[in-house]
Amino acid sequence: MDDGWVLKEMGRGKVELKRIENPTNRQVTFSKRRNGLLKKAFELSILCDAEVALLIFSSSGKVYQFASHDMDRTVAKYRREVGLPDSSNPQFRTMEFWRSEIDELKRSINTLEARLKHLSGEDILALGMRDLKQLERQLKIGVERVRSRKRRIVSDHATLLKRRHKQLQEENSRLHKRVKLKELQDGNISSGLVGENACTMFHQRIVHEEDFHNETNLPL
Amino acid sequence: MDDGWVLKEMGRGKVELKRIENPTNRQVTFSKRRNGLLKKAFELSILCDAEVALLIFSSSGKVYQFASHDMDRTVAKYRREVGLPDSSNPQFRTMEFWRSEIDELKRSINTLEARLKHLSGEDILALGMRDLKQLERQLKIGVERVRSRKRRIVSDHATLLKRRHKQLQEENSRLHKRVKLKELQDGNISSGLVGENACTMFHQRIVHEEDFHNETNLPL
DNA sequence: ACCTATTCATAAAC
DNA sequence: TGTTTATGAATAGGT
Repeated sequence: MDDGWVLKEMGRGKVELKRIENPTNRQVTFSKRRNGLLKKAFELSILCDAEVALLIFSSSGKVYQFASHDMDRTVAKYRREVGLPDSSNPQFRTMEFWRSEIDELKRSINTLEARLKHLSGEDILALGMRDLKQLERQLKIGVERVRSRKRRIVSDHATLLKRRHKQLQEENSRLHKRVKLKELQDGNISSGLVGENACTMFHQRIVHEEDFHNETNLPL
Repeated sequence: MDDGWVLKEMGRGKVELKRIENPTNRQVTFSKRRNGLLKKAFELSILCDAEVALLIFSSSGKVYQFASHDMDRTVAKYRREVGLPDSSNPQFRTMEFWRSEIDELKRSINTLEARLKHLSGEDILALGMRDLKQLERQLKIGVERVRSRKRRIVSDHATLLKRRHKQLQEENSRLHKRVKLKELQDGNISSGLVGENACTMFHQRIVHEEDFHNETNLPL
């Protein structure tokens, strides 16, 4: 007996009678309420000797069912009682099914597009202060997550640079030693073997520079 | 969490989980529980975005139903899920057409959902620095637009408050004058007419207060 | 149909 | 997902 009865209160909190936006909460609530609903359907069929059939599809498409007698029998009974006796025309029903499926998908698309626009700050004139505050909160969370990810990328990149830097320093010192060794040997030996080694070393260095360029080029 | 769970307890008494033999009790309980079940089926479909279909036949044969979308559609969907997926149908060609149509819509939905998630800062691990920067820019724009809209609402609200305030002040001064006038007249005249006017004025003031409450209550 | 005492369902937190 | 707990909802029995 509230004023407008927009609110539905249960359990520990209050829940608006509208789609739960938080996917985790929605899943948890779905699981609990689904079980509750199936249980109560079962109880009704037992206590009151009723014939009950219940079909539940989660939004992800998983199906749950209860039938006190037999699903097909109950559905057939329903068609005789309510559905116009001719609605079971195979062609007609299939058409209707696909069309409704498509309509629902289109509705989903409209909803998604609306939410997308809201998150871009468009079409928000009709929103109330409450929705706006929630929107701003969500946007701030999004910005923070994106920033966090950016920081992480930059950080990883810096780490990579440091490692490469160290490797280059080490290699440089090795090369310096080799060069000095060669300078010492230059006056004594002029064998082609040493020259070949130097060439190999140079090649390796070139390869490293290409790696460095490929792995450290971060477009900021 | 009882030991053997032969009993089912509810409301003021205890009820065995078996057919209620008293026909009157059975009918009353059926009526109550049927409504409860239908209500909960409805709530589940709204809160959790589920597709729910519920058929109830009383023991006397009367049928009650709830379908969040469309009974035929949901039952057909159920047949597809549970019944054998027949693929060598004469309608297979048409089905293929509808299926491709639906696949395309589903692809659109996936794209939209991905963008939505990105704007919420989810699933952004695969994005590169360039995409992240663009995302952040878009989010900032969104935040600014939402904030702007909020400021506008608050501003409009303040304007409204000022106007109401001014109106109340004016009315107060008018009332003050009337009261003084009446005080002057009190010693001279005791006609009922003046009293009636005062009553009318009081009524108007009450109405204004209700308006004030309704039009200025801004949930921040 | 309404009322009330009691049990149940369940949202939130962990 | 499972458990716990606080709170409002559902409902049995009576009128």
